[in-house]
Amino acid sequence: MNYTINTLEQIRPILIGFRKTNGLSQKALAEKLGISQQSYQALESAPQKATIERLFKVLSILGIKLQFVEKNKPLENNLSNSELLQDEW
Amino acid sequence: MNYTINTLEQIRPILIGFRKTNGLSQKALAEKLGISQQSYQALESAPQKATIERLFKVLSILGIKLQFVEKNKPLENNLSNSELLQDEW
DNA sequence: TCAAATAACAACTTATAGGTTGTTATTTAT
DNA sequence: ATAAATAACAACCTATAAGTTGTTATTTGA
Repeated sequence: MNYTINTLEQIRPILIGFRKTNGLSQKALAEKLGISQQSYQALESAPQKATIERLFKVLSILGIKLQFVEKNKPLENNLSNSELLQDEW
Repeated sequence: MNYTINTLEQIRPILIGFRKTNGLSQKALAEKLGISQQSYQALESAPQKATIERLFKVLSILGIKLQFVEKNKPLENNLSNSELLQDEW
């Protein structure tokens, strides 16, 4: 399932939801991260403030991949972006 | 086009690539963000260290959506996640 | 060519992320 | 009911993100 992030406020419920579907308490997830429950709680309550590095670790544990998705461009013709690794052709 | 982030090092070339396909210099993008070229350069050279908030702004300008994608689960049966907003059913 | 634009360094300050422990409501099994 | 587990506050410290200006190679266009 895909969860598009339209606003930063959407991250929090997604984290909570996935933590629970993974059967993890804040404390259990915090232990996997090597931090205290309180530290994880701060992260979970305001994930917008976290660094990508930190969120990435959490997402990995929760079995979530990060994806960048190109928004539909208007009629404009873009330059080649072939130097980038792409998922599909 | 989708770009899955498997390692944090993949973010940098994606940002650079999209900035260029958007026809933006570091200075031009920095101006849109309301910061100096040098500040943007620091962000672009180590985006893992940036906060989600900050990256999210950059991605918005570059026309990129952030997506969380559930990795394929093994045979394990997960609890319902219906409280979350989902893209597709 | 050479001037302008671009990319990237360095040194520096301020705001805040990331961590701790202590405490305390609130949930959840027994 | 109550003990254990969970979620969330507060106060605090340290590391570092986020910004600045100054400078300088390197690219690019006229």
